[in-house]
Amino acid sequence: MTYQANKMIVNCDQCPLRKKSAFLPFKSDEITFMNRFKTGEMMAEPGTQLFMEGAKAAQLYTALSGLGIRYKTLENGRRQVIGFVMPGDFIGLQAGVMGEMRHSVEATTQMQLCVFNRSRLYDLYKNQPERAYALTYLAAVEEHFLGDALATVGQKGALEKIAWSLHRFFIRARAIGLAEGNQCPLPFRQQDLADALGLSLVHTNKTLSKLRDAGLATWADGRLEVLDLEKLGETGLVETSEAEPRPLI
Amino acid sequence: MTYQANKMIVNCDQCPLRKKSAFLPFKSDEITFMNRFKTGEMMAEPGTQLFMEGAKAAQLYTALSGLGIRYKTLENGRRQVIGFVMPGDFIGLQAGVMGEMRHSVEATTQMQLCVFNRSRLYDLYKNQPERAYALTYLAAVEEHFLGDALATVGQKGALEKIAWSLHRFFIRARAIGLAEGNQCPLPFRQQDLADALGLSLVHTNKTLSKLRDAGLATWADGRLEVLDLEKLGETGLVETSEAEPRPLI
DNA sequence: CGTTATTTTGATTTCTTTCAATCGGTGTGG
DNA sequence: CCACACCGATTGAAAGAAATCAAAATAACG
Repeated sequence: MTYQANKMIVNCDQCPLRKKSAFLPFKSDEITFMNRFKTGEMMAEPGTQLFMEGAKAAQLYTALSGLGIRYKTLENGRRQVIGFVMPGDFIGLQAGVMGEMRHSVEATTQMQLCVFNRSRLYDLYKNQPERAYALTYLAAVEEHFLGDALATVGQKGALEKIAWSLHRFFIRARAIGLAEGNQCPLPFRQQDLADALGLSLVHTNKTLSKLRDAGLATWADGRLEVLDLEKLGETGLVETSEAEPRPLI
Repeated sequence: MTYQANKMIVNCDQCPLRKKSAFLPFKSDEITFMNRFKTGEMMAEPGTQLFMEGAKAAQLYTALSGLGIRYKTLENGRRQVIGFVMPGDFIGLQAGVMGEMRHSVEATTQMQLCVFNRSRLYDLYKNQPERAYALTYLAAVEEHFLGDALATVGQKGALEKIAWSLHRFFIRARAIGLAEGNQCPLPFRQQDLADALGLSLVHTNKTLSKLRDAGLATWADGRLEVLDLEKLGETGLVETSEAEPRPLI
């Protein structure tokens, strides 16, 4: 394996755990370590279960491309969508440190993934403090998103919930270069959004059409078009002061 | 400062970031480092704002004793309680890595806290991988709790929400030795619980009395008494397979 | 003991769900 | 090419859960 190949593995362009500056030299032991930690890359087809709730997992991932969904299934048969997986996200932190995931993760579209050995995660902390810190950053961002989602699901009305979720998704998508103009892909079903917001499918549908009639945003054929971003944010009670944490990518 | 004093600071009994084995020797540079990282300990009186949503923070904490509350205030004036702070919790991860907290933290009772320098957090990653890893573990547990809370707020009915929250609090309290028999302190207002679960105060009150009438649990005078833990869990749709992550304490 | 905060209760209104049914697109097999 | 089944989106009507409004009862406090 050539040095170039090593460098690719250690530092693949879109991995949130990559080395920040592409120009930093790699020490040879660092390359050796990362080659052991990073197993390789893989493609996941739509519908693939990356993690099953409650199951042990030996592999961790970072998403390089494609979209996925995190969710929990309850004993009453209902489903809570915890969030959407986007490029740059780390998947499997819970499995990494707690042994098993407390929610499932599924690929919605085809996804390109970086694969890591769970068993070597602690070694990362011993040998790669910069990457360990980056991982903690991702965890903190995730915590922030979850807090926002909780506040939305708990305290907002249906129209506000929908507006908030579309606004948030668009902002995130744009931040990682997924948007073209005022459009971005949104390859989920209305049922997924309903389950994310604690609304019924029917009410979600009706509320989406209100948003469309109001000229704020339309969502059809897996694409989201934002016609009035500012008003959409207002409707969704998005905190104006909110400095969206920049994705690590 | 004597060696004993140093040892106390590096390894105070209840801090989740303490060294696991009390018998491990400390290297002198480790003591030096921890003395710089850990500023000291402090008492917070009831009502003290430990963190303000959106504000920069120079200090991070671990809770040693007492109870607190995490919450977000929305633009529509409503409040979402994100969770309750219990001994062993780390407070301020977001401030540590993202610069500012996205929710507020307030002491409900008097709280004893370990105080750390935010500016030295990254040094912790470079010099104390064991503690850095412990911190990530705490973050993963927090993420797990938030996911559970989201699923509860999003997908359960009022009775289930209340039962779930009381069950969960009791289990956590018992795990850290806060319970005496089937009782534990619960020094919050009904309004706090309502804001945590996305219910109105009135409805929360009525639902609590249902739970009381059903003989599952009573909550009065700041104390929670669990009369039928198992049935309470069932009512709250608590996942039976759920291996509660052990607190680090 | 008066004042304030919290809990409790009842009546009414609003929002959301559930139920039921239609419509459009997609894929399959005859 | 068409009948058929299937899935997601859409719409209307009825039922239900929880919020809001209003007020009384308790408890906490200086």
